[in-house]
Amino acid sequence: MPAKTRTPRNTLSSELIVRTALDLMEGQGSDAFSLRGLAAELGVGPMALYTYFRNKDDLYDAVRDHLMGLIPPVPEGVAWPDQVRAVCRGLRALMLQHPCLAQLLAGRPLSGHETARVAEDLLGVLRSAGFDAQTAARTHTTLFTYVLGATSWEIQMAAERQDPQERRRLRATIESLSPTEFPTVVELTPELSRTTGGDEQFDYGLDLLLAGLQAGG
Amino acid sequence: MPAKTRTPRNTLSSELIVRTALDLMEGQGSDAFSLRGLAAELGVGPMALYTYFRNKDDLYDAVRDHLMGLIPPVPEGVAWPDQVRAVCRGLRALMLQHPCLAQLLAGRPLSGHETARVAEDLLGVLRSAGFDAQTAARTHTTLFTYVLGATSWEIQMAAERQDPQERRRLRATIESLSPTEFPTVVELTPELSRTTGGDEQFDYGLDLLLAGLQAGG
DNA sequence: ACCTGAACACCGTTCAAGT
DNA sequence: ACCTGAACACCGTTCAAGT
Repeated sequence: MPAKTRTPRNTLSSELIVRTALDLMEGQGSDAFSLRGLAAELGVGPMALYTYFRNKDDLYDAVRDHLMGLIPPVPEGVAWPDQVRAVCRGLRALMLQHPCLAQLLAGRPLSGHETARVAEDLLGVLRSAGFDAQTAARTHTTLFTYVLGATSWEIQMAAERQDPQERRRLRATIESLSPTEFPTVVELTPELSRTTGGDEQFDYGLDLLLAGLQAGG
Repeated sequence: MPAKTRTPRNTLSSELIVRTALDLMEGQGSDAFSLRGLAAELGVGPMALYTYFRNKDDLYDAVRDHLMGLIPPVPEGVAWPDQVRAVCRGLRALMLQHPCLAQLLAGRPLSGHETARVAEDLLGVLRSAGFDAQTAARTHTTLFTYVLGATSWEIQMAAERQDPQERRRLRATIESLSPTEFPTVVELTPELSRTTGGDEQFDYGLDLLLAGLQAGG
């Protein structure tokens, strides 16, 4: 209806496409994202995008790599556990700010240099702290997958809370839980609802991992 | 081409639909799954499914709840850390056996009684071990999201390894990493590749969490 | 190289209709 | 209740063509 004006030639670029794609994914959810919608937003035909990206997955990779480039640097001059905390919190903050990143990371892993940034940061800190190669690698993967899982879940629950219909459905499910079959869940419902997000819950798990790391040996 | 024979009336059921859907998701990947493909496999028109499920998401929920019902019971007569390990390993094993479960859990959370099973098991064990309500709730969510993140990542990496084209792409990316920009990643490449899956890597993170839990107080 | 337009082989879902 | 068939409003992508 708004009759978008056609974009003149040679005004398109990979960067513009990635930025616009990111805007659309954040605006209306990354499930609703489509190449045709993106092309319409840019004022070009769907096929114009194929000059810059081989296919949809290729564009997804570019968006993900763009986002991973925004990871903040490791803080200097603090103890290594605080450096680990900073890297993990930085990744989580980025995922919360750009919820589509969770799906982009879960969907197409590790290819692309930008994903290596987090690995380098974590591994560097752990090696400097004196951990051997195998322990550093193991710990890195553990931390990374914890951040991924915890934050993805947090984003999912937040989305559920936004939709009033889903809110009712969740509430109905909880209330229908049999107290004999699920006694502890029913008893701990208020405590559980407080664990579905927030810095405290995230830091609790992170500190558990760090405590385990410092205790073990 | 195979000219599937039409299924006679009243032979359809929710259970049959769910089982067939699960077979298709495991056989050819849950991304390629479609209602139309499922209907064809069942020998009915696409709309026949709408008698049993309101829409595609509703079917996804049914498949997820079906799978979560297969969670093994908590073992009796062992120390609580081993009970926690058994629940977490049970969920992981189920996810590995049915890779689509990872996406089903990430996509539509907590609604449905079956998902409460894991929560009840973990919370029950933790409460019996003497942890207060808040610690039990926090620890449960930490453990659950760790299992989710670690296993989802593991599944993703395994899928990547299967596809020879993706294998080459990953190898090329790793080899192109600058040793000055990513010194630790380059140095620890062999150790890192050994952390992308397997029981040892999973148990390493799980034990880190348990050690942290027993150390803290 | 950069982009268009038509076409292909798909989707999920609505609607009216049949048994 | 159970299922069909046509139709709608979408997809990603190929192909041939234009500048």
